[in-house]
Amino acid sequence: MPELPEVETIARDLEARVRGAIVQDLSVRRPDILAPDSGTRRLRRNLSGRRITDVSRRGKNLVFVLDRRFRMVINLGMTGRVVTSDSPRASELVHVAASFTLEDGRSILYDDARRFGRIRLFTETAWRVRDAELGIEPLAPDFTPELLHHLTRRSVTPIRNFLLDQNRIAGVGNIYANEALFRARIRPTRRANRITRPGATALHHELRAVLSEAILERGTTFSDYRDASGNEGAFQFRLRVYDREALPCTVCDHLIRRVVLTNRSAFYCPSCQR
DNA sequence: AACGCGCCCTGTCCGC
DNA sequence: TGCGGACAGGGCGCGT
Repeated sequence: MPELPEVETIARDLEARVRGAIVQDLSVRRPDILAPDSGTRRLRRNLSGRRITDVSRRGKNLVFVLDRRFRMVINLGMTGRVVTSDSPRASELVHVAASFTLEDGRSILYDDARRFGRIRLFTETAWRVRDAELGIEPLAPDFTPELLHHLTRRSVTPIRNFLLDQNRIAGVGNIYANEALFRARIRPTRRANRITRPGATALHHELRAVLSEAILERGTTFSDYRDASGNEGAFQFRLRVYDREALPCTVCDHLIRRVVLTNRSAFYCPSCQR
């Protein structure tokens, strides 16, 4: 579900809303959303009484920094939502899996219909290891066209799959991978190592553009995504190929095609994308 | 060692 | 109206 722009939107909402708040306690209704090393007892022991000193994003992960000593990291999977209790929409959540009460009386609610999401507690040391495993941030200054081209050299997987690999580039999911490839006029099936240097330059540019625009629109609500107030994003109205099988291309009117790559749909215009 | 597959789980939609 | 199958934004473990 949530890709980089959606998680970024939630992180910014929460940064403004709960930074500085102190965690009082937590309650877990669905223990299967906790990572094996982060059970209720360990979470309670290390979160209770701690101040949220920062809320940020790394790839598709939402990161809560606690007293600069621990990090609680939430990966939202396909249907995870994080909404604060002071939002009028909080009462609409029907799959609350865990909640974190704050000393100011509010709480942070984690809702997840399919329960593919995970909550995991890291020490700063453990986080450094995990952080190093994740790929580069596509919006960071050190993500350059040259680096993208270089990364693609030793991969024969279709470029759409390449873009989904969180250990190469962190934060891109199926929607934005497909949208960036459309804008860069590259077919999703093209082998990564067959991307030309101009192709890599175009893809780098369009990837950043589509992610940035989606952040401005507060994300794409395909079905489940909500921001930290429980509201929908608006980028779904700007999608050019994703979920548009058999609809006319917005550029040339050829019909958008769907192909399945490793069990996940890819969408492209057969005329615009080569 | 990179890659693809199956699976985790629930909800929704579509065809019959 | 009911039922079965396909599909959904992700990520992990496994076999090759």
